[in-house]
Amino acid sequence: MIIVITGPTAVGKTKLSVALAKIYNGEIINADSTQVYKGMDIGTAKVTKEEMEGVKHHLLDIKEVEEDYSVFDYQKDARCKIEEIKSKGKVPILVGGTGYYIKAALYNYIFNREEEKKDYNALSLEEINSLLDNYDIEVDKNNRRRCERLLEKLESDTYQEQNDFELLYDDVLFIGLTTSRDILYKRIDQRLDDMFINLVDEVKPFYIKKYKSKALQTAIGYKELYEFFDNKKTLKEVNELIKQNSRNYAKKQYTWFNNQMDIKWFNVDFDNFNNTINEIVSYIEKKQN
RNA sequence: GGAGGAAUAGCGAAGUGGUCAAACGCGGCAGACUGUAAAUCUGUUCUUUCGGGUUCCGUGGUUCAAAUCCACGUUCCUCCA
Repeated sequence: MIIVITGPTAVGKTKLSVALAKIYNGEIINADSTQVYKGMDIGTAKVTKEEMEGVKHHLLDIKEVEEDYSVFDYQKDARCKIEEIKSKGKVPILVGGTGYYIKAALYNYIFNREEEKKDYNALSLEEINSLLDNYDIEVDKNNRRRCERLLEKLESDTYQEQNDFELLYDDVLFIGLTTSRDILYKRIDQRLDDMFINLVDEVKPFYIKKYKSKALQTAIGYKELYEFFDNKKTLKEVNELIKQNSRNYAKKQYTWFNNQMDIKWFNVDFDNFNNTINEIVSYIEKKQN
C-alpha cells in the first residue's frame, strides 16, 4: 500500500500524515516542491521536529536554497524512497500539495534523459514555434517553457508517444483534504498573519546574501518579500499580495487535482480533527479488504 | 460665498455624436500542464429561454442616432475668499 495525502495549502495535510504514519507504521515522503529546500521553513509551513512525533520524514531539506531541483529529480528521489520504505515493510506516505510531483512519481511519466537536454535560449519564441510546425502536434504556442520542452522531446531520438496516466504501483490510495473555498481562504489569510513576522526574519538573510535562486524567486512568501526589501512595496502591500497569491495557488491546485488525478476527497472537520482522521482510517480499512 | 475640474462595468482607467455591451490593466471564475509546477501559459468576466434585453451619476432636452452635445439637479476634488 502507498498512501498519498494531498489537497490545497492550509488544510491540515501534515497533521493527518503523522497520524496515519503512526497508525500504519509508515514513513513520510514530502511531495511539496518548496519544502525540499533547507531554510525555507516558515513560508512553506514545513513540519517541525515536534510535529513529526518521531515519524521518519524523507525529502525534506535535501537542497540548499541556491540549488535547483525539479520534477525530474523528484521522480527519481521519490521512487527510490518508496522502494526503500517498502523494503523495510513499512508504508510510504506521500504528502504534499505539488500535484505534478506526485503524478510524476507514481505514474508512468517519462522525461527525456539527462544527455538529451538542450538549450534553446538562443532562439526566439517565433523560431521555436516554426520548428514545432514541422511536427503535427498541438502546441501551447505562447508558453515558452512548454514549447522548448516539447521541441526537445520531439527532437530526441528516443521520442515515443506515451500512453498517459498509467499508474506504476498497485494499491495506491489518493486521499484529498478539502473544505469550502470560504473557509480555506480565511485559513490561508489567518495563517499568513500568524507567521508573517517570522517569515520576514526568515527571508531577510537570504536577501542580504543576495540569493536569487529559482527556489526563492518562485516560492510564495519569498519572492514577494524580496520586493519589500527592494523598497518596491510596503510590508502591508506584500502581506496582501502573499495572501492573494496563496489563494490563487490553492485554486490552481484544485484545477490540477480535479483534472489530473482521481482523488478521494474528505471534508476536514477543523473543530475536531480526530473525526477527520477516523473517517479516513475507516476508508482505508474498507479499501484494504 | 466665488472660480474651475471630475463622475464609465467588482476596482482602476480609455472612449468625447454612429463601426460601443464599451479598449486596456487589476481582481474574480474556469482550463492546460511529460525536467523551473508555490512555475509557465490559455479562455472567460452586464444580463438572457441566445432572438434579444438593460447600461456609462440622476432627470429632462437636441438629433435619424448620445457614454459622447445642451439644461437643471446630486456627489466628489482643486483653487480663491
